[in-house]
Parts: sequence; C-alpha cells; structure tokens
Amino acid sequence: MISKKMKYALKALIHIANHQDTNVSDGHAVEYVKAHDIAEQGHIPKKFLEQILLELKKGRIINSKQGNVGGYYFVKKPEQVTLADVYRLIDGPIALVPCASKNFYEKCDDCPSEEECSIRHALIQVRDETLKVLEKKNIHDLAKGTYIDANVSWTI
Amino acid sequence: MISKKMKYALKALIHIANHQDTNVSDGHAVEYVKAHDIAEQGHIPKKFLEQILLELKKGRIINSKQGNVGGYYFVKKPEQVTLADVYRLIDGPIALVPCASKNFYEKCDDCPSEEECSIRHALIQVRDETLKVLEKKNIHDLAKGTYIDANVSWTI
DNA sequence: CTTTAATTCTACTAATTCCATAGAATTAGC
DNA sequence: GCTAATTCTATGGAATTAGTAGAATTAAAG
Repeated sequence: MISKKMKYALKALIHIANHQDTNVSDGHAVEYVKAHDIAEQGHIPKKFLEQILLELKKGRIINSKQGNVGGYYFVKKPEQVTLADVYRLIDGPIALVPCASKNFYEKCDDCPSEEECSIRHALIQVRDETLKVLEKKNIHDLAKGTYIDANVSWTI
Repeated sequence: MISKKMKYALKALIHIANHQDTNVSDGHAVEYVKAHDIAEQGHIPKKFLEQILLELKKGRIINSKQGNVGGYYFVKKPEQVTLADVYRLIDGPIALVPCASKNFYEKCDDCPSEEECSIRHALIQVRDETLKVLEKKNIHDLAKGTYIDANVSWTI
C-alpha cells in the first residue's frame, strides 16, 4: 500500500502537469502553480502538501519560484517522470525486501547465501514485474483525462 | 516492503514444511513442529512467533496440537499455500491502493469516477503483475533447497 | 522602500502501526 | 497430579505516518 504522502504527491504532480503552461521557451515554464490551489482542489492539508512539494523539489522533479507570484513547475517534462521515480522518492524501495532492491539494496543480517535464497529469488521477480509497470506509466499518462473540472474531479 | 512479521511467518512455514512428516494417512500430519525450535533456529523472538503462528492458524494455513508433545503442522499442503496467501493474511492487501484491491476493496472517499481514474488503472496493472508472481510461488517451492542445516541456514 | 503574498525550513505533536514481551489459562501426555 | 507444550489477552516501547505551527526568506508591485 502506498502512503497518503505518495497519494498526495501524485495528485499534486498531476495537478501541476494539468495547469502549468507547457509552452517552454528557454527551459523553464512560464506559469507557476500555487500550493494553495493544489491543496484546495485536491483536498490536501496545505502544510503537509508543502512538505511533500519540498521533497519533490529536492528530488529534482519539480522546482519552485518564491514570492508573490511564485509557485511550482516541472523541471523534467511530465512524460519523463515515472511512477517508479515518485515511488522511490516518497515511499522508498519498490522491492519487498532490501536484499531484492536495486536502489536500496541491503544484505540480510542472517543470510548465508543470497544465490540460494529462494525467497529472494521470488521477490526479485515480483520487483521486476512491478518495475515494468511503474516505469511504463508517467505523470503525463496519468494526467490525461484524470483532471476533469476544477470543482470536482480528483480521482485517485 | 514486507514486515518482519511476514518475514518470520515465511521462515516459520518453510521450517515446518521442512520438518514435519509429510507422510499423511488419515488427513493430518503425524509429526508436530515446536515453536521453540522454529524460534531458535530462525532467530525469531519466541513470543512474537507464537502470535504469528496463531494468526497462521486462524488463517487455516497451519494447525496446532497442544500439550507435551504438541506443535504445529500444515493443514493444507505446502504446495497449496502461495506467497499471496501468506501476504494477504499477514501484511494485508497486495494492491497499492484499496480501490485497486480484489480482496480488500475500498472506495476512495473523493473519487467521482473509478472508471476514468488513470492512477487506479495503472495500479491495477501493478497488482495483476504482482499477483501473477506471488500466486505462482508456494511454500513447497520456497522450502526446496532453502533449509540447509539446522545450525546455519535461514536465507530470507 | 515598504507591503504583500507566496515559498522555505525547522521543529513539534498526535495517532497509528509495528515489534516484542509478560503472564495466566489451557491442554495433553506420562 | 506433574510437566511441558500451546493459547490467549494484555501491555509497552519504538518507529513510522500524518499533520500542525510559526518564523524566516524571497520577490514582485505599488
């Protein structure tokens, strides 16, 4: 199960993707999306959302502009941000055990032979299949059709 | 990530599978595996293990016999107990969101249209792929070759 | 330069879940 | 009845999750 943080992060990213001016000229977007709007329309606690947006910024998925007319915008293109990227950033390892993880690998403390571990073997298969799907889907895909009207439709 | 409980449950089930007399005659095994041994050889806190075994019993995966020569044994055959079964029993839903779950379905509180939700759609795919692997692997598969020597080898 | 309205950052709290332990009750065999 | 096992319920601490508070900072606009 994903955390609420992850859920909020996805909602926020989709919101930004759907609202920012994608007309980029010199590398950065021209319109900034305010945390206030994301929070209100997504029914996300604003202060909590700010923390999450900060993490997404540290993860170099979005960036922000301060000040009166500030807000958030994508650094990468939404097409280039996969579910796997967001998952790793917010909820951590995708694998079910550390010893089956690519990016968060840790050795089991009481494992004499990883090669012979049938459980690890099985859970690596789970990881691979999960990754296939999570890496195939990006924010742009999710944004399409998800946001319908400012008043109603958050779907996750 | 799976919980320690899940890890211990798998270790326990594999241990029982490897130690119980599989020579069943009238429907129940003839040899019982003691929690004490499972705990000692698997380095599992005994009291915690008891709780876990109790849950596995309530989930009708194993059964127990009380008394001096008591212990635990499989109700189903180890071949019939899949990773998915244990996961659902111990760690709950396999899907990443409740609205994408088969066995633990819950509606999102703020979702106007499940059919149109692209996130749900993506996470259902994740669930399906995960299930394929988890349902393919059973305790018998995992037990084979995993247990090597009473003194050393727990592998997960 | 001052005001204003936004983000940034750090710290804190409440609630929940996870991990583990304690101990009394129960059961079964000798 | 004694012993050694499971059964069951309760409890406690640690870790994680979810959310809050408030001051600091930034940048545009009047």
